[in-house]
Amino acid sequence: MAGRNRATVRDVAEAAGVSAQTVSRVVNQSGYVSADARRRVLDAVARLGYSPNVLGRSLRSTRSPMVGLAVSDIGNPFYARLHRALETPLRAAGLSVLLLNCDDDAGLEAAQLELLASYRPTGLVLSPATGTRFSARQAGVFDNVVLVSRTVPGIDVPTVVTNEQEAFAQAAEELYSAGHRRIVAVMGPEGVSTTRLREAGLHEATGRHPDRHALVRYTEGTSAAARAALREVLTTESGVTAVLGFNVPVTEGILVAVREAGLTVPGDLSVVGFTDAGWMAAAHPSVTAVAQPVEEMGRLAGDLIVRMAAGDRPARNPHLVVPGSLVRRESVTPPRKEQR
Amino acid sequence: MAGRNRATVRDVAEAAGVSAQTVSRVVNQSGYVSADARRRVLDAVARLGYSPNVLGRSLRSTRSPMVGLAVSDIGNPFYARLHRALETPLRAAGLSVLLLNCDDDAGLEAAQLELLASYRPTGLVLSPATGTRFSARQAGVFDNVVLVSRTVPGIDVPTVVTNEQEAFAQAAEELYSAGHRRIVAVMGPEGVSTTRLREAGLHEATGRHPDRHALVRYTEGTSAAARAALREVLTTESGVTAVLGFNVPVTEGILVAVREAGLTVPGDLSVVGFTDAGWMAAAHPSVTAVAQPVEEMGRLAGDLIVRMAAGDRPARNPHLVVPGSLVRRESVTPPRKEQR
DNA sequence: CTGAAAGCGCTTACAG
DNA sequence: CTGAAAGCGCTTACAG
Repeated sequence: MAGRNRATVRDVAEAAGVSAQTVSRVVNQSGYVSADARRRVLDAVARLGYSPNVLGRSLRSTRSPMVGLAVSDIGNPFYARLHRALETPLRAAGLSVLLLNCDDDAGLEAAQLELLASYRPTGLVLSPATGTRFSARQAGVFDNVVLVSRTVPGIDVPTVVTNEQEAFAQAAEELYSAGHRRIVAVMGPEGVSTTRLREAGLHEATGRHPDRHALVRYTEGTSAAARAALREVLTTESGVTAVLGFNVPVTEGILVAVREAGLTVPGDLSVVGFTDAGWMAAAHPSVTAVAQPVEEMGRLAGDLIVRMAAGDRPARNPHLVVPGSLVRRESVTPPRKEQR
Repeated sequence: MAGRNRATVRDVAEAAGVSAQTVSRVVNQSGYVSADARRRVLDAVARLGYSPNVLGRSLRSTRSPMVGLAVSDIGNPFYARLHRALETPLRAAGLSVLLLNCDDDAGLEAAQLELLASYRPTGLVLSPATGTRFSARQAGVFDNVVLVSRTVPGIDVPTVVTNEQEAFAQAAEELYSAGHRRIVAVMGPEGVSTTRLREAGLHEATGRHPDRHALVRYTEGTSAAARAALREVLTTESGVTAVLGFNVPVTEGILVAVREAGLTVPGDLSVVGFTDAGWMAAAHPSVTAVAQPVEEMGRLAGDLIVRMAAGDRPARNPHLVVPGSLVRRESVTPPRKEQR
């Protein structure tokens, strides 16, 4: 099946009584090969258990059948789902996925991409880190690049994103229309496109209601950071009756902070999460959230890479926007009377 | 930084006025190089932005600086955390992690491992799929193999596991000592070592109480499967007052099924999960669970691979057992009086 | 339709 | 301490 002394093209060629290139042609289904030669090669391949050494192949063809997926945090279910969804179309095209965790750190991201580049991958699917140093030049190095979820100003490559602004505006509207007048959004890092767009959506919704107010807190986008941020808000601000969460870990941190403050959802605070997760449906109360079609995003990103790798490059880079949808559950109710 | 026309050893050698091997020696810090030559090489490396092509290096040295991590489901937080924990010690040793998702499918696992083998990786960290075809011969192919969480009979390689049996017995005991007499364990796939050991732990605890009874349901270990399994139990069995969950997704599915049946935790059913997750602390009620030291497991597995790759192979394969610990929260109470 | 030659970039023996 | 030669396994031109 595999092995230290694995059969090589040469072994197969010898066994089949043909040259190495003929073996290569059969294995790669490229060029013409006589039916007879093909049969003999396939026979030898089966008999010797031959499977090509990717390293040799990649070195010669200056391209390895691998696509890098660089994400901020694989522990965030959004990225885990993205990985799964991306792998399927890529595997169907004979490409494997190298997952790189970047901890949302621009320096680590640069190191990981440098390493990835040394494998000469077929493509890169990137959800850039905060303060990313990813450049147009580097995009050229990787040839086939798709940005997912987060975009970078000045980098013109195909992108797959959610309708961040509209979806977050809808989440905020859900709270305002329930009667909340003072809400807080626990956001991701400032300067990241998703934070920027979701904040714009928040302000858009807030602007429709002259008497309403939205606080914004930037965080690392982790559970621990969100928990600390909300704790600070709950001790220093008054009149806040609802919270918006930036992502799954943040929403988790919000619930922890609420619980630690001795408050309840939705009695004391209404909560809306961004990106749905299985546990939000199982929780008591279940958590209202904007569901992102992550599987579709991954599939689209994978299809784009496959098409680009096949040389099918449209004149203009596609910017695919996949709509999120609000899933109403139990974590939103009107604020209590005694609260402002 | 990287590139289509990236500098090669030859370019560096020329620029530094030395031979390619001397460049190689400096870059790999192997063999003797005069201080003067070293300085000139490092200078040229910096000037040309040289970084070695992993493919060329790996092809020659028949080993690529990559470790495969093959898991059942990266969407399961256990494996996501494992990936993160594993990556740290490996990266420190100059090794990157290729994550392979196997959907707990033996056929897909075989295909993924075959692909991994073609990269001639330095090692493999495997949590084998149900019905795995992973063999001693294949373990030889990968040279440095560590099994994590799940073990395979007849495969003698280093392992890192939790004290499955004791920990699950403790989880069951928690329910029995609260007064539950009839409990159900929603398990993973039959035939997987973790299911077998946790079930043994369940029976061990049950055996200490002559008047108690434990039902067992095998599932795929997913949220959806667990939900269906518990639904079936709740409609066909009577007197069940507590549930044990096999893993994080299963525990999630359990909570969904309980909610769909119109029941509450812990009023109608007490719940104990296996493997802790952030949302279990945030949930209402918070979920009692056996916490697994996943980070330590990943670190240990990474250290083992690094040591083995360095040629440090102990006479006997180490079998590391990392203890889980019960985290008591709010999802366990004594059963209601009217229930048996 | 098929093969002999060359070379992708690197490192491993082997000499000195 | 350093280099000329060879080759890891494969595929890409180039001939025929």
